[in-house]
Amino acid sequence: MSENRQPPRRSDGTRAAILRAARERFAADGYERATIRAIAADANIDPSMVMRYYGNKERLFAAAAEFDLRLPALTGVHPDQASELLVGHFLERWEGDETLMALLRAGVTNPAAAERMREIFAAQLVPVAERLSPDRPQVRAGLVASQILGLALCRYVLRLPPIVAMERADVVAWTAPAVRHYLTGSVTETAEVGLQVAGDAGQVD
Amino acid sequence: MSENRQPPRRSDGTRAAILRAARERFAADGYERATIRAIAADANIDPSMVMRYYGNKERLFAAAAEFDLRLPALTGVHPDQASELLVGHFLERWEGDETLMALLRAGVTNPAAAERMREIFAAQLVPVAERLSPDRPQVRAGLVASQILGLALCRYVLRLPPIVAMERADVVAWTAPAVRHYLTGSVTETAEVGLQVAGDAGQVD
DNA sequence: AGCGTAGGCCAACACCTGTTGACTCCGCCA
DNA sequence: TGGCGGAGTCAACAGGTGTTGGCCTACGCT
Repeated sequence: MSENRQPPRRSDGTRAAILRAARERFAADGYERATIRAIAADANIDPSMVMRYYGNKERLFAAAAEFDLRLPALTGVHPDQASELLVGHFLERWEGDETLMALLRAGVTNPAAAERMREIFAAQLVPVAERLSPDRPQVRAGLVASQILGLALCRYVLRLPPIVAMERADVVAWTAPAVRHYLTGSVTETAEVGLQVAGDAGQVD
Repeated sequence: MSENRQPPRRSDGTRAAILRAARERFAADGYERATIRAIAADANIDPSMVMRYYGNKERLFAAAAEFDLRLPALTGVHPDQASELLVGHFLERWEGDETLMALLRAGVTNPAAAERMREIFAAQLVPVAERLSPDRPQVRAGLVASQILGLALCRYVLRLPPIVAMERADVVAWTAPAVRHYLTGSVTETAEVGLQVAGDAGQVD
């Protein structure tokens, strides 16, 4: 936010092409199988240009995996609607931008990519959970992440047939209640008693 | 189940050592970063032995990724208890056997590994869902998989701090209601109305 | 018009990968 | 005791990887 004072350079087009190709390859192949040579070929330039502009593969990935979830604020929204909006927004974001796919595919085997996912989680999802419940928002955000990332994993990466076949609206309808439970529901402490999902958004003690 | 008529061979120990080392490496590094040389070194043998006994890397992985979830039948169990048992059993299974970690780490970038996960899903999880609800059991099983794999992803792979910090009992207490919703809950069809998670195991129309 | 410099390409490096084939060694059976 | 087959080792292959440095070219300023 402070160093984009540089004037537009002649190579900006190439830089962008590299970044676009990198995101595509990282998304399709993961970190190790996405080679600099393949990325350079996609961008129609020489592999050495990638090195010149991004230093090394790790920094190229860091640049390609910059991501903003653009989550809505959701302050004052009813939890039911909030969780629906959240799931729907996430699916849209996933399908419209391959950065998330790149992050997941790479994050499973590359520590830096995993760290980036933790950063995005902490900086972008936790605040939303905080706005919806003052009680253990990090845990709530983590549970939401588990459901939402698991959904993306099964639908877009592992491609489990029944999940792939679902309409997006059905996916939202099924998973939103679970997300709502995580965002605003309560839990009987050590769970010996039969659990239940409270019928309304009962806050926790 | 039909061709283990072979007598015990002198090399069985080595074969087992290779398989153990392979599981470890695939679990820790994923498919591409787990090299045959590293696996052989762990097993204290020459890389060519791996080839002799398993043909190639792909078949080695197939052998190492054989897995049985050993899910309990859960027939006639109350849905609340069933989902708790399911989540608890899965966490235990995950922590006690690195095969699942290998499958997830590899399945994200390797098509054969992803296919193996789909097989395990269809052969081992769907039947359980079928026993708990006759209504769209594949979809229900898929949703359960999304929650359960997402949990494993966040807790064991991405290591999101709030999820890692939770006690296992708390994980079960939080996620079991969502799993129960997937296994026996209903969904208002296109979800314009506010959703709710039914308080009891109301079957679907 | 001349020139500095940034953009771009080429060829090579050192290393690592899966995989192969020839070789040695040991234990078992005739 | 001889030999036969399986267990295991060694060295090499062909190809692919990230990365480097030198070279050429052409734009844009003066």
